[in-house]
Amino acid sequence: MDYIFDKFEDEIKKGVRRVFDLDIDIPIEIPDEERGDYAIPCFVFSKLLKKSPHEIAEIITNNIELELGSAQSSGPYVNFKIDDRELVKNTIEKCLEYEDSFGSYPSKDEKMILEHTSANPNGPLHVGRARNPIIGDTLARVYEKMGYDVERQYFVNDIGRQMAIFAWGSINIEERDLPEPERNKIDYRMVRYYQKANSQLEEEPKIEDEVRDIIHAMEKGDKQTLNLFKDNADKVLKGVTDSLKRLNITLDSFKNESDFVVDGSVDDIVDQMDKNKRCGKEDGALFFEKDEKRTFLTRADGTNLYPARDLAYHKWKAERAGRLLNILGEDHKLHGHFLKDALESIDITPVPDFVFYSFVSFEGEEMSTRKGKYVTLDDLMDTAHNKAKKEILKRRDDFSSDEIERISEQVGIGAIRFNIIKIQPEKPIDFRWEEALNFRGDTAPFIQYTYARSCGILERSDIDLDPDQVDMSKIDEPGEMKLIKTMAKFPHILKTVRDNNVPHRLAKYALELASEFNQFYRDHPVIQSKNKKTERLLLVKAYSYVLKSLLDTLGLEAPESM
RNA sequence: GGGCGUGUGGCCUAGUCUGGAUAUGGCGACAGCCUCCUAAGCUGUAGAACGGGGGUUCGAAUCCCCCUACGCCCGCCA
Repeated sequence: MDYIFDKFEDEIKKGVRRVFDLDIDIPIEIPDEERGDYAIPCFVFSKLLKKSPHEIAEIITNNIELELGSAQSSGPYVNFKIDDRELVKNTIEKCLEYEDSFGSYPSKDEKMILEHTSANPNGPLHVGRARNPIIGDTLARVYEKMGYDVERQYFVNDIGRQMAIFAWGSINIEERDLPEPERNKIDYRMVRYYQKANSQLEEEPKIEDEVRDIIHAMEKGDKQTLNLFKDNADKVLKGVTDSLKRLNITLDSFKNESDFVVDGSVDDIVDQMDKNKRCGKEDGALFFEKDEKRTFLTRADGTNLYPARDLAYHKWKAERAGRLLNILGEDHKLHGHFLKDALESIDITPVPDFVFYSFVSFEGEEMSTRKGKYVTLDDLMDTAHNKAKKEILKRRDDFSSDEIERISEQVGIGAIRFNIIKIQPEKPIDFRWEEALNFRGDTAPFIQYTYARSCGILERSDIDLDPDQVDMSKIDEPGEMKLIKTMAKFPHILKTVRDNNVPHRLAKYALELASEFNQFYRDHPVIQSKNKKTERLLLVKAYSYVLKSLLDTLGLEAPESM
């Protein structure tokens, strides 16, 4: 709690409560910047105290005791302004203390399992599916900054009908009967079996019987069948994780759905649910009921269904972490609610929180692995890389070819991550190439470019900065103060993102932070400054720490030149 | 039919949970800024009363009701 805005907000709330000796939530908001840093509208006090909002604003202004700033009434509002000197001092100090982990909070010593991606492992990731890992990974980084011990986990749906069709294909189809893979990558080679199996299934319905035999064998726990499923899943997953790694996303662990069948924990949870008063049976099939909505856990023949297996998985997770978060497509909303209700009904805590996101369409149509209609993540990454390279070559001729490749990758990949994360999850995205590859305006390259600019200044400076020798009281111009203030807001933004699971807010803030620097850059010479060179250099150094920390949190690389 | 979500300038988008002081930013358009730390930048102009209607309130993009368009869901699939 030692970031300046944390302290100031706390001081204002306590101060107002003390003025009126009230124990209520103080409404505090962030006004337009000319008015101040915080504002309290006094309308709510009006009824309680039987005074006009104007009067109350006056009383607060005249009686509140503040160390970090000042109060000024403005009609029915009290506006609070943080003290410039405190702001500069604290912010610069914190930047130098935390460096590029500015914004971090101390470890909470709490374990969290964040489940993301968990896509059926039957083919390469396409752009639609990529929204999940990008949201998941960004939130994982935010929670880590906030002090959680985060485990990023992929729940591998390695059993079920789709995987059975996949298995049938890998048994019955010869490689020589398949088209060339679109890429020499294992997930692309494997998806051909899945796609061909699906199209053969449509033409020859009798294959259905063979698929059913495979499903039965799987459900009976047949080792050989399960191993085949798992083997197919593992191969595809190898390709998928390679793609994700390129997006700067790594998973910490994988948990196979089949494990819960094999080790008997699904049976255990079914037994437990059987005794639950919210559960009932229909023709021998067990169901959970809430609000007249039934979710079946087993079939009439006693074999278990996905909800039961997911329940076993969540019980397993709950035993291992104090906080759970799942990133799921909006089609899983109902299932998410079922999970929560069912877990609560048997007193399993913690129950997971969810982020549901809308689908990404491609030119207005849904992407489908089965039908082969999609833009793969790999294709998008390659195209982004090439586009970035073209942009670099347009303006720089002093980079080595290695540097060009490295920066093209950093910029291209960043553009993809950012363009997806900047949109509120519940909003649908219609994927368009020009938009995905746009490098100007509200984009990652804009933010990265800003970082490179700040690095450029630091690199050119010839003096050794000794913070103790720098007179920070010289940092006082509006453009300088605005920059500092925006920097100081970062910890607050992280809190908001964590409290509401709204990763797009982080992206919006990043744009603001970058834009602020570019304005500063235009108006305030640093190296050529006559009397403020060291002070501004220190400011730029502090700034670059904040931006670096923010880029890290967004999973974006921070090129020092581009 | 029911449930959930979304609808903000030509296009994309923030703000909606916790109602407040002139509705955020970008793309595109138009007009400007590189003898000066990277113009992937910056400045300015035009452009929206926030899907429609009603209500609550001193005050509504934000809360409530109705309607409408679109998406998702409503399997002994996963």
